[in-house]
Amino acid sequence: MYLQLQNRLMTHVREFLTRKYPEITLPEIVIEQPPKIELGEFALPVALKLARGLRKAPLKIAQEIVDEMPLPEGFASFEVAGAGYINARLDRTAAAGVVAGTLGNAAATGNAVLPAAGARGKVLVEHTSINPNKAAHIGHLRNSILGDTLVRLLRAANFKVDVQNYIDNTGVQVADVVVGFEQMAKVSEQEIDALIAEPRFDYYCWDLYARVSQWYEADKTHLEARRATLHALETGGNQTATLAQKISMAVLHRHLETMQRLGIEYDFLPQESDILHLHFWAKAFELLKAAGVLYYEENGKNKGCWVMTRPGKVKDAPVGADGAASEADEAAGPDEDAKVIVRSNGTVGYVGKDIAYHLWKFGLLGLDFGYRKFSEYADGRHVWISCDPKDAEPGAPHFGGVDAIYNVIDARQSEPQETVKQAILLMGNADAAARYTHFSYEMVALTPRCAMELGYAVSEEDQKRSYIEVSGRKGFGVKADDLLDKLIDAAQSEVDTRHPELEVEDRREIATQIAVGALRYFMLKFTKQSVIAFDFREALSFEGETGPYVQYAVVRASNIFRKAGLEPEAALAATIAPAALDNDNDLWELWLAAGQTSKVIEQCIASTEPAGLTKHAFQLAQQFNNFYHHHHILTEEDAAKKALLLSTAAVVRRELMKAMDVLGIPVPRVM
RNA sequence: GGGAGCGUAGCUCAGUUGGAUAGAGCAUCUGCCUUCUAAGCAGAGGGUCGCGUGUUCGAGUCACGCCGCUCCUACCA
Repeated sequence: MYLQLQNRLMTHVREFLTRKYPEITLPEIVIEQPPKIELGEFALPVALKLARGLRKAPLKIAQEIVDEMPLPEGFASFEVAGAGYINARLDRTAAAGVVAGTLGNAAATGNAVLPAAGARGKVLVEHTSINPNKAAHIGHLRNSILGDTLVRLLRAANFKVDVQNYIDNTGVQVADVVVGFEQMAKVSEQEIDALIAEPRFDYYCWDLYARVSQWYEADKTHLEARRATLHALETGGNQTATLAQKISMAVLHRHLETMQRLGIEYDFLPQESDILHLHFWAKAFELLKAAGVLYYEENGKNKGCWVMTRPGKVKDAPVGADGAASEADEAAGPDEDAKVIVRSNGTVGYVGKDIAYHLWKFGLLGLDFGYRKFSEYADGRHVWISCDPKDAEPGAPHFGGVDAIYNVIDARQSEPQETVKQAILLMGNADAAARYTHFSYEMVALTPRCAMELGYAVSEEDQKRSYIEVSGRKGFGVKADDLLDKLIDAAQSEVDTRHPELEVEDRREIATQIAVGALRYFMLKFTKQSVIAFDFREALSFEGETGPYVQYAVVRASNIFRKAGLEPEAALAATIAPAALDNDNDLWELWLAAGQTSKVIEQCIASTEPAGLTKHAFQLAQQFNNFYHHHHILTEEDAAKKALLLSTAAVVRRELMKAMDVLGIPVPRVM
């Protein structure tokens, strides 16, 4: 609702100002919200910005505009305020009608500003992408929750989204656990099968991986085993590679189970082994050479390598002076800082493979994976995994070839991400490069106190730091399933005392929903670029700015309707009392806040920052709790007033549930 | 050395493209359960927005310079 009216106001003001002041170029029309609702719903600082160009006092300009500008539909007044603001007031009754969805057609509802489903194009979100060699930890959780929420945001805004989880099944990390099984611990294949059958095989790998790292450190000659194993995995078609695939697929299943607990699902799992065996790189290499993006270095420390100019170091193309420029370059010697893509021994680094993979994402490679089913979700949808096209399932869907991509990858990888993006750009795909978004976020670390609580030795130096980085290699961190288990236990004891009348399974289900809500909210409330210093005390909190606070507000709203024996939709359809809204700013603010959910979702997508929606949900819940405390709805005697209060509760409940759905926070029946 | 980011209340963090009196939560203190559930509500204290200069009607926000912290910068993945 808010977004729709804001757009209407913006267009209206721009058209008016263009007519009134044809002699000057208009500044961007900025629309804000006044600090207090008494001042109106929208504030335009445009007169302040016009002051210099027009050489006139802002207040005078504002007055001129207010005197002459007609009111757009749905608005009640314009007035001058403060140092020269123009504040706009809405026709509250009409606006409330739009929010409630009672005013006629679908075009009046909040969704009218959105294009039809799928009309915004097909996008690809890659997230999770955990090395399949150990259990997921809290850092991975942040990745998956951010990624899944981005997916939900995009889908709520009518994008068609494919979700990918990249599987690096031939990398060093998988090689390390294979070394652990085969050479260090000497576990037989039969024993491995038995371990895989255990509920949490990934936990076993977590410990084994840490042990292998120590094993390497104890004797550097052990590193030869890693090198040989890595080579075996890359080549494929041998016993070690088969074992590695068995292990990594088992761990992958565990990862999907863990994420499923949080409501996170995927469409496609591209495997690195297939990128290798289907020769994606060879094809990309040809394209890169042909486009002149890669060049063969003849001199200097990178002699014999195929290299690429580092992002940010691309020379400002001296138009018309190419000859002179390249002479100057040659005189300066080889670019020692260039990024090596193909080593002098002819092998390609992971950035090269990543370029090939990303060309595929945009449909620019000219090669494709085969697709077969990997697993099935409760609703019958399948997760697909890559394979050789000759093993592909008939009728399988096709992935890739999308309009835009989002890579949810932590901030430490922004350099290689920039390199891939630049390669795509330099190949002449400016459009694809512009739609390549590295959704960068900071890591989750542990507070020193938390690390010590977990029994890790923390040096005195580390104790002074505000956080300590987790390390899978050292086995240092909090496992995702452990954290979720802890949260469920904590929620369970609350539910048990509050609702002893419920069946055990019901209490368990509610505790799980609360735990998931708490965890997802916790991971989303911080902005992306902020390092989360993880602490159990904060993460296990169910009070204040948390998921359960928001859930509780919805449960309270639902209780009202349950007790009243009324459907919330019926309350929305009921006539509301316009006069009461005009005179009750507190109530009106609640309607206005609820009407902003769609706007917030759009802002979150534009800024690729889901934290804005958690803030919105919390503030809306807070305002609702305030409202809940001030009004005794069911005992209200004035029928018109009661109807208004009920419709207010219904609107807030609906918008809160919409926000929670996008955030992936479940709505418990009771709390 | 080069690149990126951060520095806001005791702690953890928000702060829209420069706007009206810098906000939350936690922690501390004080009140409120016979009501639609207190996982809640009301209130109090707590700030040199790292430091400085500049840009302008106006700076937490923009520019420049310092100070402090973090990450990236391998023919590792």
